[in-house]
Amino acid sequence: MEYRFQEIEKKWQHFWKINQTYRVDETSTKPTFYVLDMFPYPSGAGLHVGHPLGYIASDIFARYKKHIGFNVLHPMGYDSFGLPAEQYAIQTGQHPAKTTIENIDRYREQLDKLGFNYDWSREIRTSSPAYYKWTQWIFMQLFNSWYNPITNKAASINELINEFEKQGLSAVSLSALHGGIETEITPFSASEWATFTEQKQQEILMNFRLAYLGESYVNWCPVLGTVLANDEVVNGLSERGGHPVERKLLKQWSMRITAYAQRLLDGLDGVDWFDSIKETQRNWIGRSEGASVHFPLLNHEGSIEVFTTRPDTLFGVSFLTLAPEHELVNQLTTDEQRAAVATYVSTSKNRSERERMADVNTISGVFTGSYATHPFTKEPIPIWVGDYVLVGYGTGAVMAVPAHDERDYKFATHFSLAIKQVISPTSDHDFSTGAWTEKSGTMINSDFLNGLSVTEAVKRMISDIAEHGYGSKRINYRLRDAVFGRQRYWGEPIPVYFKGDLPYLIPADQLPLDLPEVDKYLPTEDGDPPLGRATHWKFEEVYEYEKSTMPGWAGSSWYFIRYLDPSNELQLASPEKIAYWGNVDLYMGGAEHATGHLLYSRFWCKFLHDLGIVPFDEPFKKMINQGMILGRSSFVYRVVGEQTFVSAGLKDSYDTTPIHVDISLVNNDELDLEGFKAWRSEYKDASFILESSGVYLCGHEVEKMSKSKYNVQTPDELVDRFGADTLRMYEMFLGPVEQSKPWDTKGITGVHGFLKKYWRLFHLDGTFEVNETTPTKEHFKTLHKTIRKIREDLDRFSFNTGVSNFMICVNELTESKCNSRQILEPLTVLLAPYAPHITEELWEKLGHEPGSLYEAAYPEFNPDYLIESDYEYPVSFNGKMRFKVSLPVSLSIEEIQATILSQAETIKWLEGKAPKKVIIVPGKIVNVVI
RNA sequence: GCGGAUGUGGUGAAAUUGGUAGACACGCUAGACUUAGGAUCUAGUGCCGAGAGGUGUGCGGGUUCGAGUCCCUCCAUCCGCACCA
Repeated sequence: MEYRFQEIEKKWQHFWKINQTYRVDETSTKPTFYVLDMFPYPSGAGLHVGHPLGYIASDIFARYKKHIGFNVLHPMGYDSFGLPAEQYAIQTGQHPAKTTIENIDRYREQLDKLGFNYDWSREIRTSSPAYYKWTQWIFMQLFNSWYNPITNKAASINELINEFEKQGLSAVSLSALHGGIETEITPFSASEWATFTEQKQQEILMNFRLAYLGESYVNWCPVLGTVLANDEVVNGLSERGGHPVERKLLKQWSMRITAYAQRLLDGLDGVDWFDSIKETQRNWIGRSEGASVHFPLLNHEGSIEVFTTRPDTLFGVSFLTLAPEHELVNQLTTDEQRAAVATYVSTSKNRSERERMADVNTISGVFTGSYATHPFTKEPIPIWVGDYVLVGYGTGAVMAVPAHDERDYKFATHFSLAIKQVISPTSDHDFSTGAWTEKSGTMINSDFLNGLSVTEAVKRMISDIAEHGYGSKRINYRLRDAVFGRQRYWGEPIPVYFKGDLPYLIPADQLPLDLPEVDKYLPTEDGDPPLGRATHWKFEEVYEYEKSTMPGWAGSSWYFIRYLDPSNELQLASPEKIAYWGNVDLYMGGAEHATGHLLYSRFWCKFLHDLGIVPFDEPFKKMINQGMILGRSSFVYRVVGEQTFVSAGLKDSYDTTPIHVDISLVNNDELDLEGFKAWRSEYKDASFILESSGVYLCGHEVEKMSKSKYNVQTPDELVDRFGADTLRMYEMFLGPVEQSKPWDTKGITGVHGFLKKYWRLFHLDGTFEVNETTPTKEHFKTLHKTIRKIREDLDRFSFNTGVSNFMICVNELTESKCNSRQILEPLTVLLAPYAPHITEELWEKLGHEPGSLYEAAYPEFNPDYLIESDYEYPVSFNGKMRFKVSLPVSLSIEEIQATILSQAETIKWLEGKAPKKVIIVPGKIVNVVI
């Protein structure tokens, strides 16, 4: 009987569904294991072979954990709010909910064909009101919380109000403020607080809330008509669509993620993730230690605060530079300089993010005409404006030390400003060509620092500026607060209404705040977001709701918690269920979310931890990032101006344009000519210049898989041709799961052949037959060698070598014609995680209860079967392997040496010389040194 | 510029602690079989060489009896960040 994979797979997928084989609950006393895949955004294109790579790996691992005695949670759902569905809605007028459901159904159909062990009863969709009710609920908790810098955790805003009522605003609570909006707050007493209006009180509190409405510079994308988070902007263009992005000052909902900067950094030490991801996050958080220093203004009140990581070079300061957006620019500009400064500031404000980045090498700036005073020397320091200083980082002002900073050096040289050397370099350095920026050398021209090393000087200077009240030690982060509002329709409504311009939360019992229907998915004529079109959508029929919606990352920042208790209507998830499952043991997904999703989920998890809702403060213990599967695009070469196509081997003799051609028309680089003509009406009369062999060969290139490149391979087509078990194993066999690799279907026959061979082990002349007698020692050896390797491979997520080891095992058993039940039965359990369908079928044929394979215990390795009486020693001379000798393992080192040296081969390789030394590692190797 | 990763046959790759480099598979070459199949089986296949043998893990050096693996220098490719003070 042949291996009828289509019948078998259909049968078992149906069986698992009807019997709810993969449903899990919290009644088991087994240890738990939570395996999670990054849930997909259901796009219209469906799945291509790259998507399931991680799903297959995690599925194999989840099944393995189940077999070795864990209660395994392996859920799946959809990240179903987002831009593409909305863009499609704008074009077609179709409600995004409708396309989203269609896409989800398509995804589900594709996923079901691959035989995953998801517990679909736990499915979640971020766009369903039952789910986003709780996304909104979390937003409300964030709005009602502030970050207490003393306890170093989030707490109720009422605690802060109490403090204001009792003591007013102290300097300590002020230090809780950091991030994109640093509004100056004047300290106040308790009695002053009591006299403040509601408006004023709320405005003050807004500076502390973890979800807050504040004026800040945002990434504004005019084409998309919305703001974007920093991680949604790539090289000054929007991540989705590649549209230009500008900086704009807007009143926006934001998340005070900066409050968690240090904890987000520290938490990385405790998670088992790839170093590359951890480093990317550390980089993104961007902690730097230094000092803040105040430079008093000359002839003005107040001072300019700068942040520096090099307080040791303070005596080398020759000017200060302010960002063009710095609030003091206007005040400090003298009348003579006003015109020049105004021009400069408006030019740089109007430059898009992209222009500014493209233009890093141009030095530009303008003198304000004003001076500050050096805190120690009391010398006047000119104040300049330059757009190399960023308003969003540090204080938006820098102290320029041209002798020891490259940018300051360029600026000083360009504008002929003083360059004061304060460090004597440790090696030859020519100050006429550039700055000495190494953190090494001896301090000079620096008063009390003279003679100290740079490291000593940093410490000394920090303590001196603190002592004199000129400033203090400061830690600065590159991380910005995350913009939370999107001027879009297809997202969670923010559960807020306005009385005047003050935002208030809607009552919790009115959650979810449903997304209203609108006539169009475009902004209103007044420039309001699409929700502005819902004219009757008002709180208590009077107050306007917030019209922006939440960003794509809101729903995905906590979904891993909802899977634990997906249909709970009263709570995010019950504390019992959260405690039962805990956080994610293995998270599988792409590395592209390093600075987005993975940072935001950590932030929300820590926040929910502070509130006592979850007992863990990191969401994902271990993470594996699967590599991207790249497409192999095929090209035809069209002669310029003609409908003639030249085969790849001849294209260099013509003037041609390469054109992407659908890979379904290409087999082993050979083009299906008739298929090509039928593909596009414009090609129906195409003529071809063929190779001498009479075929048309296509060129190829490895690129990202995409519809527009016609290089998309869908899993469905391969499942139809080879079966899900083959596709599962082939995707694993391609190489290490974390590595990027081009997709190539060629090798799939090898894996398919393996499954057929495995199937044949159980069949004799076409009928199922296994031998009930005791297998030979060799057969047991093959089995146990495989058990050991497979378990080791699974434990280190080496799925590709796992597949190889199954092949070796089946090859050996085939060769020795083994069909013993005592071998094939354990082998079937061993293979079950990789190929669940074929193994279920054979398990049933072996006489077991249908479906019981999933519950079967994984085979244990028994080393007794691997004990050998002889070992074949490789004998090398000066490290080069020359021949092998089989010797009993019981021999002593002396006996081995004597035997080896008496071999005829040895005498030949010694060429009459005496060996200087013989290295013998028992059970490993013999090396003769001549 | 900073940080991270990766360089092994025609191809995907393996070698877990320094111990037989290239397992397993694709492809290719030759052959067998046949209800002519996207079937199955046999032999070969790193490179040079008829062979003995030589040589070989990006380049160059080092440590070691022994290095793909450890150390140093350089090169290339990919990814992330980037006027971050």
